[in-house]
Amino acid sequence: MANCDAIAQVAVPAPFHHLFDYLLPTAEPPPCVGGRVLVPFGKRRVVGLVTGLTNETPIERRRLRAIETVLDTRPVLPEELLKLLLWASRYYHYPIGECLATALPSLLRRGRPAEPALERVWRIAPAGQTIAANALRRRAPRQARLLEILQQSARPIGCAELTDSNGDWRGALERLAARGWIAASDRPVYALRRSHTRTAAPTLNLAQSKAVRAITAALNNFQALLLEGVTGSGKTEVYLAAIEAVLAAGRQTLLLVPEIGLTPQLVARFTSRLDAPLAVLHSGLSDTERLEAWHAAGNGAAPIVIGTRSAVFAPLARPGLIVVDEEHDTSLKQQDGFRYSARDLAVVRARRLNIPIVLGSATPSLETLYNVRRGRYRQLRLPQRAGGAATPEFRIFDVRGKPLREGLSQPLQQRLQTHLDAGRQALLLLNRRGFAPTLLCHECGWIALCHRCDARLIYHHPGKRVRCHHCNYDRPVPAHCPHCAGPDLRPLGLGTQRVEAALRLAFPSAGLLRIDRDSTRGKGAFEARMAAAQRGEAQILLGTQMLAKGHHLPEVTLVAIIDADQGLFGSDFRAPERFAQLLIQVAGRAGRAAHLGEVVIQTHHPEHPLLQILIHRGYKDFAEVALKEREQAHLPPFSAMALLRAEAHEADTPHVFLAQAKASAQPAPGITMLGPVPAPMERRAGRYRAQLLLQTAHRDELQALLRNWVPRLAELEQARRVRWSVDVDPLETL
DNA sequence: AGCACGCCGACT
DNA sequence: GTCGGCGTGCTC
Repeated sequence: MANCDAIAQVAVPAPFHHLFDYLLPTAEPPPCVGGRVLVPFGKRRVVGLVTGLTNETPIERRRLRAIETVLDTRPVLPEELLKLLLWASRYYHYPIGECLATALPSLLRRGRPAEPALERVWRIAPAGQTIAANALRRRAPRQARLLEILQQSARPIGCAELTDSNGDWRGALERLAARGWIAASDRPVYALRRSHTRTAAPTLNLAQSKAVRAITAALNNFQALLLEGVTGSGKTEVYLAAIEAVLAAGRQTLLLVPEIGLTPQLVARFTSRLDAPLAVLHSGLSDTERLEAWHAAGNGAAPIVIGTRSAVFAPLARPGLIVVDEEHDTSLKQQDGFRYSARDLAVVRARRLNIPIVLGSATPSLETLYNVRRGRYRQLRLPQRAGGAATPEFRIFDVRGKPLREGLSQPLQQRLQTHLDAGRQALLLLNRRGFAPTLLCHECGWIALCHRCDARLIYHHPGKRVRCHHCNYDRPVPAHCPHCAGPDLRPLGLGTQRVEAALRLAFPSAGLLRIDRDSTRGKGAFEARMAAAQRGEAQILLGTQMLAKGHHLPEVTLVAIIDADQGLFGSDFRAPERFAQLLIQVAGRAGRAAHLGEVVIQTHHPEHPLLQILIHRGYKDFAEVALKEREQAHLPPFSAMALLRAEAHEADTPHVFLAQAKASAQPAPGITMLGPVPAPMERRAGRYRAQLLLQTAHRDELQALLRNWVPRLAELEQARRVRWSVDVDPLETL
């Protein structure tokens, strides 16, 4: 008999790598795997999740305590998702309870009942079907109108929906119900997105149709497909067509997008093209909205679920397809706490669900390309830009020894003028916000430094302030040099605000929009600016890498990278990949409609091999060369890495802790431990930071080490004096 | 992570 | 004399 199990294994919201065993309650219904329970834990009571039922426990019987309340008689997490989270907890070596906590909506975490909230809906009753609404019209116009609406509607209609268009008709509804003409029922609230106007699908080109066929042919099996399509090649149309097929099969699609990619425009595009409601999951939702969207995904009310990183943990009633858009985007990896990669977990989940997964990008990560090469992923290419737009032309402007006006060379200014004269838009990229990255005293050479970080303060022009971009320290520019009291403090170097000022002077009649984190601070500000650009309210768009991600700007024909040098000399081994992706992504913004685009790159290193290969041979060849280099250097994806980070207020405790950690490890011969070394910016927000890098050619070796090692780190003598964290498959290592 | 216990400094 | 600082020990 299966239910003679007397012990529940419970994941508890506390930093432990193991489960806690509890006796089953006597007076309660039996708990279920995947359901929540209220348990006594130390001196408090917490909401835990049952991950298993068993008869065995290593704990002394007398020390076991009993579950206090069973909160769910049915699982809140489907078994598939629970298993995925247990797997992720082991893979990322993060406490199981905390992993589950990131997956559950906060209301459920706090013990709220798992049933969705209900709303009252009305539909026509058999007796009301044949009543002539017109006969009612004189005496009770509202009742007549309502009767008409409900007679014509196939689905029940909610109070809110009726009230919206017709004022408050609640009284009339009650009267119709009293006559037995209409009937009320309650249905769950889901806040689904749905559009009532439908946009027709464009005709797909050959490559698009081939890609769609490849995806739909795989619908009943696991297969990972890389959809590699240059910007503007119509990846979204491929997603849409594939989703149609999944809908037709009565199954759900989960679409993951980078944070900045989840715009109202994207949602509108999906709702207007697909005849199915859509649930949206992102960080801006209220607790209630999040819970409703989660329920809609979990019981299948939403055939399509779109969300950012954490949506990879959305429950799905009838999963049919997973799509990860912009799979190379770093925002898909969580950068603190439970440091999971939503892309990688999405692949694991698809494999466990035995459904296909599509990874889309114009600039795929080297990890993904390596998986294609090894035959694990299948590659689908969209080589042409949809609508026949030509590939933009690249030009390198060698700025060595040339006069620059706030970073803009003569030839660049001329190109800009030409494109503006032709009535087009230009997009200028400078990956540095603020006015100038340095404030210097001309008398003595003093530089404004952050007192909490190893960083310079950035001069911001509006309000004449200096700010630290790492800890948000912010103060007015001093009137005199704090060192020599000299009056001549000068901004040194280029930021977007400075280039903005120069451009306004040089092109006074052109409208200009600056798009960086400062100018898009408020909610929806980025959207509003991009929309204004789209409407042609500005001819020049100047900004940071945010610009590479906005939406279609068909009138942009000139893209300029003002300072390629800063991207060419990054110190992390992934810097070239990041630069290549940024360059190709912004270049893709040029000439998307009928006009030929031009991409200008200003640099002091025109011969740099990275630039040369990118502009003459393209991303694909770059990736090939970069993979070769990674292979020779034994770097990912040819090896696996994990990083142990530590930080503390005192300068050497992180180092001491990491040294103790290193000494306590029993590394297999194939594992190298590098460090401890200071982190790239050793002091940040008043904390000293250091790290220990683990590297091996064999992932299982690394996993085996971490499995024994990480749970014991908390017991190290210095562990309480530092904040430490483990990062498996880190994106930044140096 | 919480929460309690426990042992040393400045306050009504 | 106590209120309270945070070190350290524990959670099935």
